[in-house]
Amino acid sequence: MTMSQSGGRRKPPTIHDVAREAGVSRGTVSRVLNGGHYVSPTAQEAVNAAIRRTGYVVNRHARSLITGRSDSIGFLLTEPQEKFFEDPNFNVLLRGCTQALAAHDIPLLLMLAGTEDERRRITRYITAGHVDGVLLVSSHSGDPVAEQLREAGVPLVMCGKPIGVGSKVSYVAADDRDGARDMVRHLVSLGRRRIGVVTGPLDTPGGVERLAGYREVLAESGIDFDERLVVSGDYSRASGEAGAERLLGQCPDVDAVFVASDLMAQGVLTSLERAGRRVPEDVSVGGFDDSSAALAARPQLTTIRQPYDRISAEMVRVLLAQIGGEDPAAVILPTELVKRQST
Amino acid sequence: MTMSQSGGRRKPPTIHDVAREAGVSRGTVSRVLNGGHYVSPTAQEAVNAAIRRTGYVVNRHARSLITGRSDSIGFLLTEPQEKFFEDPNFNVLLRGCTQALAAHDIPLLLMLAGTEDERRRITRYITAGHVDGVLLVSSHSGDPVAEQLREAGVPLVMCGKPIGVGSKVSYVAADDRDGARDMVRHLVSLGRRRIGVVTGPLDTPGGVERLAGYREVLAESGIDFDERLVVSGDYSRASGEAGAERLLGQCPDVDAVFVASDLMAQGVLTSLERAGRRVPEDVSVGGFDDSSAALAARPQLTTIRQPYDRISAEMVRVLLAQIGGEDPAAVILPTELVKRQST
DNA sequence: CTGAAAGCGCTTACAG
DNA sequence: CTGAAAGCGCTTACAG
Repeated sequence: MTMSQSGGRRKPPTIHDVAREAGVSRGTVSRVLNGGHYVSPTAQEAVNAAIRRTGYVVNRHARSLITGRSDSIGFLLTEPQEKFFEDPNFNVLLRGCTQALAAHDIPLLLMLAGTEDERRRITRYITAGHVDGVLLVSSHSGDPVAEQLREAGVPLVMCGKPIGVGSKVSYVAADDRDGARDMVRHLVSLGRRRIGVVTGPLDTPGGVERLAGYREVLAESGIDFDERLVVSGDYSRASGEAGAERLLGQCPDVDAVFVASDLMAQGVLTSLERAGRRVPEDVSVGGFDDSSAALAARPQLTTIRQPYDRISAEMVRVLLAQIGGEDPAAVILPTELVKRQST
Repeated sequence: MTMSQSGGRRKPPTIHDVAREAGVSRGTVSRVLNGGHYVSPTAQEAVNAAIRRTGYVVNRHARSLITGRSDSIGFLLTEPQEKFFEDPNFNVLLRGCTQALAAHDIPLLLMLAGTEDERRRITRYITAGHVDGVLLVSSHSGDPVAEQLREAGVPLVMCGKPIGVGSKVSYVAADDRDGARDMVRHLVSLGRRRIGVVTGPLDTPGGVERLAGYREVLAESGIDFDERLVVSGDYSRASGEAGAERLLGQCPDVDAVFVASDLMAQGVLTSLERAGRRVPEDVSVGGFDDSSAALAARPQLTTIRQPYDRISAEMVRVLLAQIGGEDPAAVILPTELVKRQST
């Protein structure tokens, strides 16, 4: 007979009820629950039937108390919430991580901590053991949250190379510098010589490394570096628009722009169009990321593909390994030049 | 002397360590932890000092095991992930709920369950007691998740009126029908007579109610209902664009369009522009939501304001009340016509 | 105001 | 393969 509990908060069945129902000890029920090792087929059968009849579902708090694990992972974003929604990269990353974890039957908890206050609350929540590990996404470096979690001994993998945290924390990143080199070489190969750059925030590795790649190619190509051709943004569309504005003002002869993110590149296109410059005829524009923004842009953006599917898969792999006791690790993944209409 | 534990997973201090350090019993420590009632100032002091010295932080699993609460709330979205990122309403709603809960020092866990598989996993996670209650956002009705959670006795508040679940589940919604009436009356007052409508999905209350409001005003204004003026979308920008396309094909004489969401209205504007119709000179366009999409649109949208800040605040209030033992409740909030350039 | 004790629901050596 | 028992870290009546 089914013990259907139609709504209401009746006391849910425990392992004890199942044991009684199945005519075995609680230890045996627990063994069935945890993989069925050292359990006779008969007992196995009886327990499973009892679980079905009682509608038993394990109390995770009790289990966690003893195992010390919560069997869930946190996806922590220490950015203002607008960023999260505006930037398509986060979307792809989140989806990739969710899927990679799904293969292990582990739920992903998304935690947004854009304010100081929220960061404090979430940090407390995490260090109290509510998740077994954290996938941390934060473009800005020197993020105190990373350091706090590391000190608390919480397994942690960052997306993108952290600045200043040393090699004590795991991270997965695309090869920013190499990607930037590919793009700028491409622009040079097109005959461009007055190549502007809209960088990311210069306190982030993505900002610094992509600019470094730009300078390297200029040097190897015998093109003088002109600092008036360098402006920086914060990865938002608006900052790209403003950056291009400045660029055009400082160097009207600019004939190409390497933009450190596709979203900013969209803004750059807007400014160029307003200024009456044709893309790619007058000015070539190269983006970075190959996010959905690259395809949504008009013209569609030539860009540097970050392998987000692999990045998220690697983040999960490294995190699970670390939870399993392995040491931190850094993973650098190659990028790829994707040619479209903007160059 | 400080027991700083520099990184590593040393066994964290327990309430027992604190008790020893403070020279009191574990019961007293617990009392301090839980509000400090029935504790002498002296003991209070000693315990707090001991907590600081040991770096103690409560083990939530142990606490949850005994209290039966997790002290966290889930924000569950049973929509494809793209929707979540594309639609600015979710952003505002999420932020509002986060803030409302912050006032109670309760962390919000965002759970995305766009696929059948994810829904199953998340439902199990929730019913296992990982959150005390759920704020459920799902535009589609007949969502089996809602029914499952209700049956499992999980406190639940939905955003928007659910179809078919009866009055057993709490919800907070704007007055869709009244909002629609306001908008269509506004269009009629402008002298428009061939008023098209792009509805939301017709298996959702927002879809049905806003259409009903449209029909009511037509009737009261003595305008014949023409079903060729009715097309429906799924709240995405693309569906608005396609809907307007169809509308123009079926009724070239359309002189106004009431669109059931601002995002869809953006798509409608795109189609109208492509067809060479001026807004608002040739065609008036009215949106719904007053989301960021309304301000981003060109021309800026006249729309119906949904009071999202109040909606999220009410959702949290009702949910906390329900967790506290109160019965489910429905809250309907008034909307407001906001006039801008599109009409 | 405070301590000793029971108990939340589970897992895991330990004997058999 | 299986049961009895200890114990995870905490809260909460219950006596005092």
